[in-house]
Amino acid sequence: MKDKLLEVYERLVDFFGHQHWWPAESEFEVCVGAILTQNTNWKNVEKAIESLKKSNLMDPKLIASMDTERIAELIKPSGFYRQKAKRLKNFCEWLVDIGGLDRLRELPLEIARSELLKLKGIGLETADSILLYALGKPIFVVDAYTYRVLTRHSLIDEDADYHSIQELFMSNLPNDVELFKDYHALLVVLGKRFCKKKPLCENCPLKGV
DNA sequence: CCCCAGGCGTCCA
DNA sequence: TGGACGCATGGG
Repeated sequence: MKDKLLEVYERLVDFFGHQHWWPAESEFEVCVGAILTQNTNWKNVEKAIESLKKSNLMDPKLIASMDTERIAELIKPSGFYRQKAKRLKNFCEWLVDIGGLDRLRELPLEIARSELLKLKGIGLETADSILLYALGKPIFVVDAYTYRVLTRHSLIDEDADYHSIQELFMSNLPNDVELFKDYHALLVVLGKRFCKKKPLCENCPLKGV
């Protein structure tokens, strides 16, 4: 399995190149994007992030002090905007409360993760995205693309859950933050291009693994 | 018109 | 514990 996962990675890098994720101007912006992109097209998330930036509100203290209605208006393009406004505000209040991302970064990975997971609206993928892409912690992010790509290529069972997929990567790959970042990003990029429809695509870079 | 998108919480058996 | 459902916009 080690060899197979490394071969997949190699093929993806050869085909797409390194991805240099997450696309954001700051660590906090990564967190905002992670919450806003829940079951949502990234293009819509970009619009919401732009509207926050345009109002100079890409700041946890400011968002923590805003009315959820005001937040909701600004992030509307990202969809589910009423619940996301609450989730975002709640996250920011908590973040300000603990003293910011630098305090969170100082915690041991498992502690930081379980604290994030206590927040309403922060689930497994969102927590791991924040840990990996905002804080640079070595944890592998699993998402719908990961599942789709791996099942389509028979690398995991249909009923594999989040933890088992995460363990598959983390126990078979070197514990390398840059590798984890790039690998997950590449799976997303691949999923967007090639694993949409049922039958295995021709000219998919993973064909035959 | 349809379907889908870088999930999550709640409810119910 | 696991499956259905609501949440909502914008693009194809």
